[in-house]
Amino acid sequence: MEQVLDWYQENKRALPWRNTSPWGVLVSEFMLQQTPVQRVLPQWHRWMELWPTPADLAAASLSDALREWGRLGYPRRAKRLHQCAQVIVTDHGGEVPASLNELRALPGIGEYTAAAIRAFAFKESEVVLDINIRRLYARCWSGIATPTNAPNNSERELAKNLIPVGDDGRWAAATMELGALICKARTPLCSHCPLADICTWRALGYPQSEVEKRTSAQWQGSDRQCRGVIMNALRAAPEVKRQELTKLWGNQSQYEKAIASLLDDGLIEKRGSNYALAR
DNA sequence: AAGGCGGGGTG
DNA sequence: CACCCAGCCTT
Repeated sequence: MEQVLDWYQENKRALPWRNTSPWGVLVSEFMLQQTPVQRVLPQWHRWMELWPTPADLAAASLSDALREWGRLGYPRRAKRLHQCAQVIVTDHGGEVPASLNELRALPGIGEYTAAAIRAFAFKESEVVLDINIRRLYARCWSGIATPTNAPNNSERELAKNLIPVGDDGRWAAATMELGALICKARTPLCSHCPLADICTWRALGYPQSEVEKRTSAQWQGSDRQCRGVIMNALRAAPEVKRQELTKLWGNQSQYEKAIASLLDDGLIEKRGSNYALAR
């Protein structure tokens, strides 16, 4: 996926939390939970000016933190961030911890935020699944317009398989930026997308084909991302045995349904007893 | 697995 | 007007 990393290098926004301390990254991630980038920018600068380290915020009052949160929304996040700073001081010597388990144990940090902090602050290769990345994967690799409400295991498996070997967190940053700037929810800019020629969603005839409508409506719940796992496996090898496909992840019946739908959509085809991408 | 939690911008 | 946004936590 070199084209994605190249696109990122050329087109990334100069966001202030791209080059800051782990604490700066952590604060940005709290603010960005369900709040758009443009509205976070001024508030982030204000917080980093007032409280440049976890100890500074931990020493402040909760009411100060809530006041400086302003109108970002979901003010419980300000309270959790304040608590988070206090735990970092008492349990981690005032330094943002670097391990997944320690991060997940902090108040207000869930699956996404822990992985994002490791990728962006500590340059670790992580499975990062925010709404931008999930939408990009759903479309490009699963041929589905909109991701499910929450990540499932087949989606995590697909994401894990897509990370380039030797990644330093740039893959997460690049795919997130691509989802935010190009593969947008309402008006995707496919003509500018470095993945346009391999995108399954486009192969299905986005934006308004009957196939796409049917595919989105028909696929619900944890079955949906299996399409992506299968498509990814078939991209990696010219032909794959059915037995190999059904062993890729979990529930076999999900694969039976996914294979059938991909055949029906004309995205894959049978080659003797094997399967391959359609020509 | 589903629902609650804010607020502001956009098609 | 409905939808969308670098989710998390509690039923």
